[in-house]
Amino acid sequence: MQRPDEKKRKQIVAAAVKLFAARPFHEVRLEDVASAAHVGKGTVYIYFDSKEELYASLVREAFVALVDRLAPQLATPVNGRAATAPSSWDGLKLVVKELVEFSAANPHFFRLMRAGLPGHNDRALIAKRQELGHMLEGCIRRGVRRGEMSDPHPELTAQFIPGLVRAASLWGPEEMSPDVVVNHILRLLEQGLAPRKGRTS
Amino acid sequence: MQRPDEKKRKQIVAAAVKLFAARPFHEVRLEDVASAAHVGKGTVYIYFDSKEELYASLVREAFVALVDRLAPQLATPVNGRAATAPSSWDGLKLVVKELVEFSAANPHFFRLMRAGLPGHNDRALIAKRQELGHMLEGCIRRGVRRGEMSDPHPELTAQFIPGLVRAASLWGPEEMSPDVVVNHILRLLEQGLAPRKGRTS
Amino acid sequence: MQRPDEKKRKQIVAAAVKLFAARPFHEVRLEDVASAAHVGKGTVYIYFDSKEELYASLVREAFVALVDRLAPQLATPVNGRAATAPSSWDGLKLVVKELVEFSAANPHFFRLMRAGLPGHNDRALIAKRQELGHMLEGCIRRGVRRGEMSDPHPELTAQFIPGLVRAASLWGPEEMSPDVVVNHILRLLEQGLAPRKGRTS
Amino acid sequence: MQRPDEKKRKQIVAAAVKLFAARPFHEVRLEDVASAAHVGKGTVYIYFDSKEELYASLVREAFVALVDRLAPQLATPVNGRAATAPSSWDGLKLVVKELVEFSAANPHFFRLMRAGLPGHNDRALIAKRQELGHMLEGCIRRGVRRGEMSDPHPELTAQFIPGLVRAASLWGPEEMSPDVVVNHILRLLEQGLAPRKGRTS
DNA sequence: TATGAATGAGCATTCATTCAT
DNA sequence: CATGAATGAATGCTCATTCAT
Repeated sequence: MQRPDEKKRKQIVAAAVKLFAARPFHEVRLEDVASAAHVGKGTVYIYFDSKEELYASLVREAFVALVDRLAPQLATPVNGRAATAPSSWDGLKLVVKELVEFSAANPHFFRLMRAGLPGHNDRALIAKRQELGHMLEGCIRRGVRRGEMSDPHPELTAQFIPGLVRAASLWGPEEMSPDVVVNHILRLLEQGLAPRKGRTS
Repeated sequence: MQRPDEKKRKQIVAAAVKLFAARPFHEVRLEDVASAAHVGKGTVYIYFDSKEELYASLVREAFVALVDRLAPQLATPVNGRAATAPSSWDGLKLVVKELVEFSAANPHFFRLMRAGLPGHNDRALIAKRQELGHMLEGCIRRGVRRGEMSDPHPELTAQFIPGLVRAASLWGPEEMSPDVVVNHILRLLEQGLAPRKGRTS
Repeated sequence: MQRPDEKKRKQIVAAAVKLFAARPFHEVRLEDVASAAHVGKGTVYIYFDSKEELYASLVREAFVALVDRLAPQLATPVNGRAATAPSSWDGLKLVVKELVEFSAANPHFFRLMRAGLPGHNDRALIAKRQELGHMLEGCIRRGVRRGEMSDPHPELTAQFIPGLVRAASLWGPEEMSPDVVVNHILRLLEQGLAPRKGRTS
Repeated sequence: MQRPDEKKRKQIVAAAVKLFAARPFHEVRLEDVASAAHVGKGTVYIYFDSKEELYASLVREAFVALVDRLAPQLATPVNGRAATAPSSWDGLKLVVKELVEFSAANPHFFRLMRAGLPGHNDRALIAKRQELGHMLEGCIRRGVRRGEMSDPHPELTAQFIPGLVRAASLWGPEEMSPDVVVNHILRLLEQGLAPRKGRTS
């Protein structure tokens, strides 16, 4: 324990996530984070440049973790076809499932993600958000192209999907299991995006 | 004209909405609000008790305005039947339309509404949020009861509806007209909640 | 007392001079200055940007006051001849007299002037210091040119003069009157710079 | 080799002198010193009790070195006559020469010596400063007594001498050689303190 | 009523010092 | 001895709030 300690960083992150999810940024004192993590105030500054950076790190890391978990599974075949490109419906199911599971495993995720808090101008974060949007949009467009889906505005629908997960996570019934949420979202989407007879899109 | 000078109050509210929507609470100094509203700092304290109260007012007033606009139109016939209770689909259409129009008329609404900021423990606000949820849930349940809709979890779907509007408002394409958004949401819901053959719910 | 108050600024400066002269910069807490000046901590920040700026202001203002007091009296006739250009000896006497009187009237001056403390890279200060040097050097060079003085290195002698005043102020006997100090310095200079027989410089 | 590793101590002192001469005490972090000396922070504490003590050591050691170098050469015959007491002029020349050479060999000396920094209440230092003053004063008084000099205030002149060296070191032309500085100072003193006709002091 | 100078509690941040390795 | 990660006391500075004008 004489090298900067990854374990200690984790402690701090865990404490910070809990506190920042429960209270607005400015109501969380750095000292609260430090003592919740059982470290000294100064120690936090060894691992993070500032309180803002700490918060931004949480958001960035969580979001990156999410997108990087989805990305390989959704792999839109851009340059040539992906070896095992899933059907567009399978892709959508997968994403929704992953999103809901992620939000269940990270129950504070959407509370951390309040737009407009420090770090929301963060390059990496904005890029990742767009990446998620593009992934979803691409998936839907593929479905439309293949005639498996009908959607006049895939770019908007792409934003709906995390929006639904968010709503369920923040405001849905506490006792509802992730599976039920997944099914309920998919139920809406499967019917809502089902191909119309006699229409192309 | 409840307060000394209603015009000045409006100035302050308008300035505050703009600033609080653009930056997190703790980055907006009361002096910023005051000078953006072209009043002295002390003046803000004539109209609002504190910075927190000012922020809470904005959120509460906006939300109350929204719900009070919807309520009479959705009037779930709880104790007896409303004189002109609309069909459940008409009700849902109306709500979505009103929600989208409201968010277009109040472009900062959803940015102000970040969960966990001061005022989110506000009694009135929580009550109003629940009222909105109950209204929507009631509308859907009525549709289900009448066989016009199919939905195993109306309490969750009720949360989805503002979630969709939020997603469109915050992350949807800037240039998309409210009408298109309304139609896109309704398209999803109409199909998604359409009655299943051979099922009751 | 609703406009930024010049009187209050003076209070702060006076308190700060006293404290910064008595203790090194880092041992003087801003709060000490504030309470010695009978104002709140925040008030200091209305008049000065930071503790460093406060200190730098003291040094700068004192030095500027000194130089601006000397300058008009020493006025080296650069572009044309000054109406009443004093003889070079009279000029030197005047400067020494003013310097000593200034340091008597500002007993903390040389303690504030410790080289290397904040503000010593200050543009205005460096310029003023050079201005003083040039004034003195010019005065001596004039004396040499007129044959009234003998000095092979006026640029060095110019630095000696404030150095002598400084030594007297910081380390000289407490009870010695300014007049005695002036005379003692002039005694040294008059003889030390007296023209040599048979030499030009 | 009083301490564990005299070489390491030298490294630290050298690094500290350079840094403390360049920046005010409070702007030099102990870590800066440690890393400039290529040692760990903890190591500095093996050789010095604290940052203040480190600084005080530098000043004290430099000053003691200076005075102890001068003392044997100036040896005022107080209790009996020193075997080789030099003439008072020779003594003065010697001191000035040593002072200038010392400041040339220790270019940071006068920057370290800023009055009012930590360690300036140091017993040993104050004693040494007085010792220097007394040495110089004694030398001049001897000259006066012998009729070789004229000086109504030797105690003040004694302070002038290091003051002149200081002024030359800090503010004099960079390229000026020590010899020239010595001569220039002596020129001033020899004439300035030359005996007056018809006066004793 | 309206103002903004004044205030000081509150907090982020620094950095001398310690001590486990 | 040597180290640098850890610590928390100390302090600069901010900004919500007050109140004399």
